[in-house]
Amino acid sequence: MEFQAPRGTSDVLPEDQKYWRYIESTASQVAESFGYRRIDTPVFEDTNLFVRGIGDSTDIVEKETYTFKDRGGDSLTLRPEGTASVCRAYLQHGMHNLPQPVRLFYLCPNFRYERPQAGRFRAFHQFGIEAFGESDPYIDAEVIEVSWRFLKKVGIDDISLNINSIGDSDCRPKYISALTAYYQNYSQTLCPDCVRRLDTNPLRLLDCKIESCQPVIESAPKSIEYLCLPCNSHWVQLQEYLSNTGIAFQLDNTLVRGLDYYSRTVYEISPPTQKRTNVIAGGGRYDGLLEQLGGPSTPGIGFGMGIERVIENVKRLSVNFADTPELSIMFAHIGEKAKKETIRLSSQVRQLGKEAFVGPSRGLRSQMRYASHMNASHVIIIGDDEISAGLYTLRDLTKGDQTEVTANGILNFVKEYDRGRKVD
RNA sequence: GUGAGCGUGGCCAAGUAGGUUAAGGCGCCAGGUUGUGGCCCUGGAGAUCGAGGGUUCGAAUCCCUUCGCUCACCCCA
Repeated sequence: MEFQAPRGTSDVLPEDQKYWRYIESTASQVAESFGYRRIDTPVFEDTNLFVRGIGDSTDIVEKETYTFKDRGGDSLTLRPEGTASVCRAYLQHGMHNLPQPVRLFYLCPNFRYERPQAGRFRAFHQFGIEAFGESDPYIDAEVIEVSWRFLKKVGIDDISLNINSIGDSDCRPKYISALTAYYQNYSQTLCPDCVRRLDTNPLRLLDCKIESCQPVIESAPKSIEYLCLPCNSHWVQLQEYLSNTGIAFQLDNTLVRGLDYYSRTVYEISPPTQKRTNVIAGGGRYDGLLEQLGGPSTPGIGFGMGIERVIENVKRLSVNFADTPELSIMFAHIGEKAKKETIRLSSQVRQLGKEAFVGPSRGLRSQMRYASHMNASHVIIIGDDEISAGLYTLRDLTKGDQTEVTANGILNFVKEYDRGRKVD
């Protein structure tokens, strides 16, 4: 085969569309129920937005962006995550002048140039929310609750919530130096990756999976022990507020996030298998980001959730959907005259807002099979006999019985269908 | 970027110490029911075995190269 979808991308085939629609509509419902409003931003942005927003030393910006120059010479980058774009929109449209907090949510594709593997793709989709202009920890608890309620609502029941606080620009540096100082003592026993991390990304030392590094991690200094007073009270209150939502959570001292902009609250929601690529949702607070992007100092917090990972879990748990059988009529025809009549009639049914289509130009038996395959609820059979008699056969595929009806009878049947079903 | 596994009709897949027409299942098409589905029965179409090169009288089966897929590492949703 000459062409196939590019590495790390995939087609959502008709049989999978139900998952996507279900997830997207539920996400909107849940977010809206908390007062969040949808926002859509362009799939590409000025490259510098991500460089400054996400951090030029992060893996995402360093080696995972799809960056290109357009014909005018501007450097653009396909959005690798949602937060930076939404922040840009918030500033661009002067939302900082609106009553705060401003609550937004999004559903959009993202792109990262990575080697694909289970649960990781180059083109993937995220459901995310952002709450701007509120530093009080009640909003942290709220954001976490949105993601939690959503996952519960779509039937993913066996998830767990881990939270941590990594402090702010005031206290985190102190923690990091304490952490690196501690790790210096073990430089002999560390795995090669950790030796590298010690230099490049000390916080990442904490989630090394190598067996020999575990004891070192266990007795390492914890970020929550280094929180400054404001950060600590934020942290304590968050836990109290979270308790009031009734959501069970666990403290995870090794939980850090990969993006530079996080401060204070960070959290992740994962299914039972504790692997980083299985994290369904992750988020946290980013109080310095808006300022970093040239806006006024504005607190913010949000999460990003991988829709592909959500669907993977929905499938894993065989979640049952409300499978509403719609009215769907196929018009089978025998003979040219009848064929024209089915074209005319099916068009009228469609104009009544219902699904209707003409059967393939084959034998009746084959047309009936096609109707079954298409999951049609009804078949109208028209042949020359019916044309001259003015009476068509209406067959109910779900019940297996059939009656004779006139053309008008069909249209009335379609019009009455909804009402009839509700009465049931 | 690193490592491992895999690549046979639309899908799943047998066949690999090389040998006449490359199993089977699903799906598709047709017929059994000259105008009726979902079950059943029968028949049919469809792959030259990811691609290129090499070894050989002869290769899906051996060698080389290459592309692709999958999983893991790194990192993230």
